[in-house]
Amino acid sequence: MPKRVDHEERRTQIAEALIQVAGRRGLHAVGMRDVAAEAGVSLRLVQYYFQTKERLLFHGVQHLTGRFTARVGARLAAAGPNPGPRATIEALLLASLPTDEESRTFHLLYSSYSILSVTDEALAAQPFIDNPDAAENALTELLKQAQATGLADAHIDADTEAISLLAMTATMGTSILVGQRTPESAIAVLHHHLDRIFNGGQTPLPT
Amino acid sequence: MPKRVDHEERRTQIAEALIQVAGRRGLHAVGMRDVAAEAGVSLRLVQYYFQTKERLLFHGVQHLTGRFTARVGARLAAAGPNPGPRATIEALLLASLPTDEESRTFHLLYSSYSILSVTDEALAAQPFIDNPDAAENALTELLKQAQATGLADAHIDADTEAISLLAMTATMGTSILVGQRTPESAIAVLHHHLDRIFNGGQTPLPT
DNA sequence: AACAACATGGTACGGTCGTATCACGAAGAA
DNA sequence: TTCTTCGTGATACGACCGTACCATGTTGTT
Repeated sequence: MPKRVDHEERRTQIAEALIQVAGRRGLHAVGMRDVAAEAGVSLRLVQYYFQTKERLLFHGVQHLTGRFTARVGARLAAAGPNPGPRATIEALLLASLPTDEESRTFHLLYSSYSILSVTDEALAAQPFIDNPDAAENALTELLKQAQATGLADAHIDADTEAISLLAMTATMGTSILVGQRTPESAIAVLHHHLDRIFNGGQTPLPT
Repeated sequence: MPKRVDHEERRTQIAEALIQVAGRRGLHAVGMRDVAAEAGVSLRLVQYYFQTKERLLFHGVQHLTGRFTARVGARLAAAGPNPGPRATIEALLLASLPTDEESRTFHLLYSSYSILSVTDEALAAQPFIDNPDAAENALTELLKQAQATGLADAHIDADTEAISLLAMTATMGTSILVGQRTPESAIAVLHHHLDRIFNGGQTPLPT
């Protein structure tokens, strides 16, 4: 075997270039030549490591998912060694809001992929489609755990609230992206609901 | 003046063709030739009535907004002559969920336009961008009105709840679109929150 | 030293897209 | 009737895009 270069490393480099340019100009406007230029390699190289654009996009979404997961993990680690359920949930939700350049790119590309997958069946068969379910389940578990330890209102429906929190976070993230809302107002709304869900396990039903 | 044909009617016809094909194959995949074929006219005609693709897209989003507004109005009218605030709010929210082909197209194209407007400053300057604010204000007013008449819990924050309901509806709409969620489950979540907000004006704060 | 497998560059091809150009029929105005 | 303006068609142009092809180093193996 000749020159031996780390293929995975190069693929990662190119995938990151894809993410960069897509985050800047939009996923619909990205071409293989743009990716090549952004990565500082020739068009041929992009073809060599990803044979087709479709494959490049597939790898792009996988890489993006990985980066995002790592980022959420870092946020959780930054929340302290043993955070309570509420702190954990807050970290999860706030990490999804587009507050800096990286999370802005995350949100934009996730949304783009989602919308694209509605009419592109090839993308719809991709793995990241079940990722939201994972987040939903994790949130539900955290809420139930908080209820069991008396930190959260025992009368709320954990599953419904988990869905609601994630749904609100997603839309408000897009609102931030298009400039309709500030991150602060989005955080305020989330805090409002967390205040409603947490703390008051001590107010029983009147009935 | 010669042949005189109703320009506005033709523009509407072409705009509807745009909506049709975009809803079927995705906004990113629509070309002027596709629109022409769908409308049953020649490419030249599309050029004639809309000089450029950008202008065609502009008109498309305006037309879509109008159609959607009319649809919501019809839903409200169908809710009876003098519906209560809750019925009105339910009609507003449920009309936004992609439950049939028309609302599915609405939701898909609105989402596509929103995402596109993040990286396309020409689209970002379009009028439909402040439409969500109108819905938000209307919802807030309905909630406050319900509070004033004792139909809704006096302790909730009308503005925050309005934002939340709309945000949840939007994300769950997209979830329905991509097949992650059923319309029924989305409606259940909305009902859950409406049940929380309405009815119980009679439980005062324990403090 | 020679060869084979790999990595990389340059460039060309076919297709499509938005736009522009040329041409012609049709109908009210003079 | 003649003319001007409007509506419509067909087609061409230039650009770009994804992909394919050909060539050439480069390096480990025999």
